[in-house]
Amino acid sequence: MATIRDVAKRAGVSVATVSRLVNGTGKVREKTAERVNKAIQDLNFRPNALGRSLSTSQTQSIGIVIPSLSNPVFAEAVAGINAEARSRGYTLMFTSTDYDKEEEIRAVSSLLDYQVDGLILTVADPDNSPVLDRLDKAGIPYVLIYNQCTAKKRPTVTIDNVAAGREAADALVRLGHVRAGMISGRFSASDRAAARREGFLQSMREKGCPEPLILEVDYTDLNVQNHLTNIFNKQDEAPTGLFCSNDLLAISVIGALRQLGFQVPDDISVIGFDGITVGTHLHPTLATVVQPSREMGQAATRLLLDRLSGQDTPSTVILPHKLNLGESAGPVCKPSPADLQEPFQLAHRRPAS
Amino acid sequence: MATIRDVAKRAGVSVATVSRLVNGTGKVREKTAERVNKAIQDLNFRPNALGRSLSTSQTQSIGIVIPSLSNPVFAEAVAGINAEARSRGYTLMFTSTDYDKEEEIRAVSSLLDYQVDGLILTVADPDNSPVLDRLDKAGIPYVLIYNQCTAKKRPTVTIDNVAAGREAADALVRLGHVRAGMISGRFSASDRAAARREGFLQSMREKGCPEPLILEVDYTDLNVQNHLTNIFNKQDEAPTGLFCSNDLLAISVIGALRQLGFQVPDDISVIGFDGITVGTHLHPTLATVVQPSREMGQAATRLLLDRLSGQDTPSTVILPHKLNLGESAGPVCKPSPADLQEPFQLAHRRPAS
DNA sequence: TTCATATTTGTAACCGTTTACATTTTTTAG
DNA sequence: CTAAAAAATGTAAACGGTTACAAATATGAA
Repeated sequence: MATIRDVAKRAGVSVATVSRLVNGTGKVREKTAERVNKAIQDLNFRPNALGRSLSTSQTQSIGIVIPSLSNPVFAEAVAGINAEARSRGYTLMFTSTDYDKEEEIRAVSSLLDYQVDGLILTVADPDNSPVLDRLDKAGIPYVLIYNQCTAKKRPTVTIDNVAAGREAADALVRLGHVRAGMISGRFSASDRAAARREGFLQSMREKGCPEPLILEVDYTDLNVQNHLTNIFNKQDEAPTGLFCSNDLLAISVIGALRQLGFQVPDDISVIGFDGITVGTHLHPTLATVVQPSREMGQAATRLLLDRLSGQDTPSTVILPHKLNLGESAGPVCKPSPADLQEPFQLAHRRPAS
Repeated sequence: MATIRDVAKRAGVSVATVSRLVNGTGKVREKTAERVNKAIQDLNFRPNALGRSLSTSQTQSIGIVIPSLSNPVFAEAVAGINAEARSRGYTLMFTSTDYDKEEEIRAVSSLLDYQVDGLILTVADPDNSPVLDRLDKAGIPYVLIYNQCTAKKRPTVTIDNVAAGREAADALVRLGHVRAGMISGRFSASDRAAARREGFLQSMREKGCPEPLILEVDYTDLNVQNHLTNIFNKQDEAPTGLFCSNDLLAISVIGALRQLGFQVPDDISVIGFDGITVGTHLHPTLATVVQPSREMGQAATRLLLDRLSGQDTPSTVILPHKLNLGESAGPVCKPSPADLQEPFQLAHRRPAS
């Protein structure tokens, strides 16, 4: 690879001149510019970003830390980040943590070693995060995405998860599901899930509904089925509507319910969260709270890059969400008198397949 | 941020000693090591990767160039790359190109500016790619993923797309769909789709089936519907089975068919390609050719990193695929005599909803 | 103790840029 | 044509590491 010195030598000028020409900083005479440009062409010179960064202490790169790419929500956000960053001349360093807190630390450390100019991240617990504390202390600009801080004030792009949780509850109740439940991944690994629960519970309680059952499942174990079996054993307390903390989970739950012989939405309604694209292709289509993931990625990038360029920016951006009442949520089905006679027996139902 | 010189000064040693200790190259006396380690702790020193890379001309980073993260296939592959790279101490620089050839060039150039040690990419046309030619000429190690070169020999991790295309055909014919068609994104933007068509056509012809209809749609326009309308207008030549070049497309097609009043698989069978997770959650579940995307990402990374560490590695890795006969493909439904009387009229059918 | 040898440490150049400042060249005015 | 001002270019020191080689120190044997 040709270096700036090679170019300088070939053009018969100093490296300073080449640098000035390449970066458009300082003027160089038409005549010289031609010679230098020729040399650049001939040698196929492209400035080494490492050298440049070392000198300017700017890398024009940003680090991304998210839990997983297997969840389309995050993939879509990264797509948005990529689009925006690219259009502004920034490059992306990427890591996913698999929802592992230790890995969060390692990831950020590594990205900092590479001197990224800033970070966009989704962490497990933003209110209590050594990683973020460290970034604050070191003065490294960052923007959270999806996260929702309550205690500390941290730059974030998100939606109003509490309000969204309320709306999910409202929707269920409006359809007659006063007896509703929520199924979620570990709240300790997802502040946003916790916020959604918060809103969900608030609204259910305000409406005087029976205390909703809350089920926390490990994100890795996909056998939601056992849990569901337990829930639907106590038949008169069993919920008729379920709010799931994310779409992937909702899809699993619907599958599990089907296995257990329940029809969605005829027997049980399910509302998810995220608005991943496939939801609209499912059958029944997935009722869900839609987050504008791609836009969130873009907004976070804009926020970060604006901040990097010295502008002072809003610390928090709340983007609008939207309840999308797909077919997986329907009106509660009044049990016929006959059904009431003979109490529901799970064991008698044949699994769908 | 503390530099190695700060540490050296504080520990009363030279930078060389610190460097040797940090990297475990060369020995340093127990006594000194303690002092230096103390200084490192006190100053919270972490070596600046830029300086190191500039000096060693190794960045311990690899560049990724893929068409899009919105397609779970690629997202999953990147997840695999991330896992493997992380475990080997490499960092990822990421770009997606939105299926744009110009963008491919820009992306690779940018990554090379950052001196990535190697690249993993999926390009539009690997047999005829200026980008890859350039990498070859410059001697930059890279591994293709998903791509399938026919003309040139290039390091690749993929599946046998031709064989897979054949199997799709075989499966359709076995179900009685002698009249079958293939729907694909632009072949010019997807060598792998072309390979799948190749196999598909081969097998159909060998079996003496009527020449399958091949439909190429723009990836961006999602109104597959118009195209399908046209196809199913000529009713006696209309296919009873459709092979789609990828799952996302298959899902669109199924949706469009439903809009047009067709039942899948009762009226028409659909087979996709990729094996994205959601396919198994659809209803009917998606028949598809499953690629081990995550493993492909891992394998590509292993290949690349092994090559970087000087081992000589196989140039091409073909991973096993698997035909997953989901519910969207079923036996062909013989038209009843009554149906034959009255020719099929698209206009008379009511859209499902 | 002394010298040869082995071990540990230090010095300084280098990786590829940028940039303050010095120097040279060109332009302009008188 | 000359001097001053303006414009263009060059020199050299950073940036933060690594590493060949030189120098110093420790070790061991005689």
